Amino acid sequence: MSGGREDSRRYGALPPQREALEAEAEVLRHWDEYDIFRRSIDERSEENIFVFYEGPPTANGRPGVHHAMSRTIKDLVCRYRTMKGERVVRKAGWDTHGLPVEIEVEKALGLDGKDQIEEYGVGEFNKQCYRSVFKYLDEWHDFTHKLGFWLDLDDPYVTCKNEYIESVWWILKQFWDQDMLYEGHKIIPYCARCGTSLSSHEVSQGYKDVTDPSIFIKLKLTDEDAYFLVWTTTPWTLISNVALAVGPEHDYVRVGHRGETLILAGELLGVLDGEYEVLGKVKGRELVGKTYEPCFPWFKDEEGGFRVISAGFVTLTDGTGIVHIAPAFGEDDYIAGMEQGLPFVQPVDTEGKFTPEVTKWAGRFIKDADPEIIEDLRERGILYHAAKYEHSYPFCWRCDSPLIYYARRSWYIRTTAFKDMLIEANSKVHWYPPEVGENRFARWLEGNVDWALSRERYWGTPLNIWTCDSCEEKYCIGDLTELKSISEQFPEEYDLHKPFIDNLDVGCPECGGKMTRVPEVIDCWFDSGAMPFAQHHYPMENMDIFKQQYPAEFISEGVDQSRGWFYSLLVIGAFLTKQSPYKRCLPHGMILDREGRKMSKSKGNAVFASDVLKSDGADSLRWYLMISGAPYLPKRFDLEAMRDNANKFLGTLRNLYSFFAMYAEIDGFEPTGRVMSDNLIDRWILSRYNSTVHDVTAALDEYEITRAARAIQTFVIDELSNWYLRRCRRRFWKNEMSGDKLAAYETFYTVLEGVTRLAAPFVPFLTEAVWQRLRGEAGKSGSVHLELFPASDRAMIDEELEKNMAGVLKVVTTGRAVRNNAAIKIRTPLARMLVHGKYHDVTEWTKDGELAGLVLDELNVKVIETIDDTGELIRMSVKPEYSVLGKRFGKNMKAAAAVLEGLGVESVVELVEKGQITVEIEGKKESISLEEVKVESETAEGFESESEGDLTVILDTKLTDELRREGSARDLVNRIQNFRKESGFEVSDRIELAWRATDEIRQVFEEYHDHICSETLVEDLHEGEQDWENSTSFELDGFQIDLWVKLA
RNA sequence: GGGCCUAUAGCUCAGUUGGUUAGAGCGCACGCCUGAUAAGCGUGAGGUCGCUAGUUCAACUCUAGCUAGGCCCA
Repeated sequence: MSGGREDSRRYGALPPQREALEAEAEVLRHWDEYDIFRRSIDERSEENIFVFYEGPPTANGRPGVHHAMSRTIKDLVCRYRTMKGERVVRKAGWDTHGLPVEIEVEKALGLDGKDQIEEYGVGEFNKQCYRSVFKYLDEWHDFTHKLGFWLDLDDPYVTCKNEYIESVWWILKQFWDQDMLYEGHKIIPYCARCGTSLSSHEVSQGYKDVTDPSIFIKLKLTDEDAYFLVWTTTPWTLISNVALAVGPEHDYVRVGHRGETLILAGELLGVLDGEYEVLGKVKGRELVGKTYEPCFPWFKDEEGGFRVISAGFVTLTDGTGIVHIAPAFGEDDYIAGMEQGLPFVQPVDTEGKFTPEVTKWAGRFIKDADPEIIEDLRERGILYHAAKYEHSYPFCWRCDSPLIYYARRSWYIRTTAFKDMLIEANSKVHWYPPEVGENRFARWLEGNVDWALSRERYWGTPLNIWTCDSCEEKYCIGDLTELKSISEQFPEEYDLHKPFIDNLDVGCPECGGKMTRVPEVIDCWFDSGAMPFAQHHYPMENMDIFKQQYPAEFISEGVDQSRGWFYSLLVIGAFLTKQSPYKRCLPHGMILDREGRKMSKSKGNAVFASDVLKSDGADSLRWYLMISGAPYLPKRFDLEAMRDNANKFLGTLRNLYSFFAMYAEIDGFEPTGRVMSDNLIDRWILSRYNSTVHDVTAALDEYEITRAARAIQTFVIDELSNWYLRRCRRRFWKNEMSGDKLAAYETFYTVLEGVTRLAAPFVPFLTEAVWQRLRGEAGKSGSVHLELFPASDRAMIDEELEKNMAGVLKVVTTGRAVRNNAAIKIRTPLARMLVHGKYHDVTEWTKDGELAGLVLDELNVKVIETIDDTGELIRMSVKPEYSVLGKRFGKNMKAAAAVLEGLGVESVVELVEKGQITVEIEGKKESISLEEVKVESETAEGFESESEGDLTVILDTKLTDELRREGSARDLVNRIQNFRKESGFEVSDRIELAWRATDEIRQVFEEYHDHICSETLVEDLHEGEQDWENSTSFELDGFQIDLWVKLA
C-alpha cells in the first residue's frame, strides 16, 4: 500500500470511520501510483471487449448529484465487466457547443442579443465561449476522480476540436449525398431574445403554466350584418390575420345576442354571456368562402385573404369553432395558407418586434403589445370579451423568454424518410426497464418529424454547405482535404469555427466563382450524437479502433436524454450503419430533493456532488444511490438518509475486517486458501456466500443493480455479521490454534475476501482498502479492481442446510421475543425450551446437534425439545389454507372457513392425529385433510410462549438457585472484562484478580472458578483486598463486590 | 390535452402467477449485549396498501375512472 500508511502489522488497521475521507484519498493515491486504472484495461485481452460510450456532459455548470447518479451507474457497470475479464475502454468526452454556453457568455460580457454580439466580434465571442466551457472543468475532473469514476480524462473527445468538427462534417456530407439534408421554411418555435429557433427537445424543456389573455372578437361579414365570433390567446397575431378556418362538418349557428347577429359553433354557445336566440343553423362547409372585414388596416389589401376556409384541425374543445389564421405564426396556419393560397404576412422582425408596416406598434415587442392591442379592439367595438386563460406555454429553456411560433428558413435532416429503420434499429436495443424503450421511445419515434438541424447562432459546428455566388450551386464539403483544395491560402493554424470559416476564400469547383457558406451552425445534439464516429476522428483515421468500438454494449444517462442524446445517437448511427449505435440503454430517473421536488438552480434546492463528496465521501454516496430504489424511478435525495443507509453497510464491512484483523494478527494467521471445514456454520456461511455470488451475478447480468446491491447488503449485515460472526466470536477467542479455529479463520477470510470483490464495483474505495490489507504484502502493488469477480461454486451450496438454518433463525427470533416478553435477560440461563411446528422445515434442524447447539447458546437454554403434541401446554385451533381450499369450495369458502375455525379442541386434536377429519359444510359432508388447514397454537400455562406463523416456541421460565448462580457467573465475567478494559489491558494480557464480596458471591466464584478464569485470562484468583493500582466496586443482584486487578 | 411511469408504516423503499399475521431499513419506545466497543443486537408500537367503482368465494395484486407527483410529447 502506498500513501502514508506506516503499519508493520500483517493486517493493518483501517482508518476509523470518521477518517473515511482520508482513507478514500489514500486509495486514490494508490490507484495513481500503481497506474491501476490503466492496467485494469491493458491487462485484459483485446479479444474480449466491452464497449462503453460516455455521454458528454457540458462542463459549464457545477456537477450535481444527478451527475453522480449516472456516473456511478456507468462506473459500476464498467468495473463489473472489467472484473468479468473484459476490456473496457472508457474515453471521456465534453460537450462544448450550444446555446447554453452562448447565453452564459452573453451574460458575463453584459451583451444583449445578436446585434451586440456581432458588434463585440464573433471571433472574440467564440473565444470566450471556449473559455467558459472549461471554466468548471477542474471541478468536473475533481468530481469524477473523487467519485471513483474511472474514465480516461487525459484523452477526451471534445466536440469543438477541429478533428471532431471534421468528422461531423463528414457525417453531414453522407446525409447530403443521399438528399437527406434540405433547406426549407417551417414554422418553428423561436426565441426572439436569443434570435434562434429551438429544436423540439429544447422546447420541451421549457413548458410552463402561464396566464395569457383570452379574447373573443367579432369580425363583420362583408355581405351580411353579422359577425364571426373568433377566439385567440395571442392577440398580437391578429394583426397578421388573413383568414378564418371552420370545420366543414361541424354545426354552426347564427344567434341573436345583444342586438347583433353572431356566428359560432353550436356546441360552444356556452361562451356567450347572457341571453341569446338561435336564429339558424348551418354546416361549416356552407360558410367556406364568405369574406369578412379585417380587424387591422395594415394588410387589408392583400389578395386572396380575409375569407373563410375549411380545415380539418378545427376542434370544438375550446373557443368558438372558428379559428383565426396567421400563416407566419402557426404550423397549422402555415400549411393551410400554402394549400389554400392565402397571403403570407410576417410583420414581426427577428427580435420579436413589430416591423415599421405596423405603424401603431412598430418596434414594440409583440407580447408586450398585447394589452394595447386588446384596448384598441375594445375601443373600436371589435372586442366581444376579454379574460385570462391559464395554459401550458413554451419558454426558452435558457433565457426564459416566451417562445413564438415563427416562419424561418431552416435546414433539416429528413429523418422521416428513414423513420421505419430507426424503429427497427431501436427494437433491437435492450432498454432497462423495457417499457421505456418499447413504449415511450418507440412511440415517440412513430411520430417522428424532420430534425431541424440549423441554428442561427455563433458557437457551434459550422454547417458545411457553401453556395456559389455566380452559379448558385450548393456544395457540402465533407473534409479538410477537400476544403483546402478549393480555398486559397489555407493557413497552418486555424480554428474551424466562425468567423474563420466564413472568411476563407472558397472557389466553386464548377465555375470557379466565389462561394459563400450558409450562415448557420448546427444543433449541438448532432455533435454529441456523432460521438461514436467523431471521438476517433473517423473516417480520417482510427478506422480499426472505430470498428472495435462500435456499437456500444452499454450506455446510461438520465431519462431526460431520451429525446436528446439517445435520439441523436440513434439517428446518426442507424443512418450510417443500419443498426443502433448502442445495444443496451439504462436510463435513470431524475434526482429530486427531499421534498420530492425537481432540483433546479433557480429554486436553489440543487445539491452539488462535490459538496457531498467533500462531506461524506464517494462510497456513501454511491452506495446510497445504488441501493435506494430502482434506477429508473425518480429518487428523493436526502443527506441524512444517505448517511444512515451507507454507514450501516460500510460500517459493518469495516467492522468485519477490524474484527478479523485483530485476531488474525494475534494468531499470526496466514490464509492457505484451503477451506475444508466440516464445522456446520462454516459450511452454512460458505453456502450462503456462493448463493449470494450467484444471485448478485445474475442480477448484474440483467443490469438489476439495486437487486444486486440488496443481495450483498443482506448477506453482509444479516448473515455474515449478525449471525455467522456473532456465533463464531468465541472460536477466535480461544488461546491455542486448534483445527476448528483454523477452519474459522480460513472460512472467514475466504468469505470476507470474496465480499470485497463482490462489492468492489459498488463501493470501490472501502473494498480496495480492505482487500489490500487482507492480501498484505501480495496486494501492495495490486488492486481488488484487477481481480476477477467471484464465481459461484455450486458444490459449496447446500440448500438443505440453508433451509434448516432459516428454521434456526426463525426459532431464535421467536425465542428472543419470548425472553423479551418474560423480561429475562440472556445472561440468565433457562432450563428448557419447547418447540412446536407443523412443518418439518421449522423443526427439522433440532435433530442436528450442531444446529441445536447454536440455538442453545444464542438463547442460553439448557435443553431443547420438540413437541408434536402440544398437550396441556397449548390450545390448538385451525384456520383454512385458503390457497388450497379456495379452489375446492369456491363460493362456499366463507361457510367452510366458519366451520373450520369453529372446530372444538377434540376435533382439532383428531385432525392433527389422524391427518384428516369429516365436517359438514353447507349441508354436505366434506373430508378435510391436514394439508388443507393451518394449525395454530395458543397460550401457555406457567410457561412463556410466542408464535410466529406455524412455529411456537415455549420457554420454561422457572428459575432455580443453580440457574441463578450460573447467571451471576456470566455477569461477573462481563464485569471483569469491562474492568480489564478500563484498566487499559490488551485483549491478550494475562492478569491477576482479587475480589471481596458476600458468601453468595463466594459460592459463585468457587463453583465457576475455572470458567471465570479462562474467560477473563486470570492466572491467579485471590480473595480479599489488595493494594494494587486498579480497583473497582459495583453491585450485582443486590450484593456489593470489590475487585482488584494487575498484570500477571 | 396525449403517452409512459409512480402512489404501501413518520421517512426511504420491498412485495414473486389474486389466497386471510402486507415486509425491510431508518426514526421512535423499551430492552439486550459488551474481548468488532466513539461499535453491535433484539423486541415493540406505527399501515381502511392514493381515492372510487367493477371482476372474483377472495384484490396491495386484475380492470376502468379519478386525484397527486415524475418524465416525455403537444
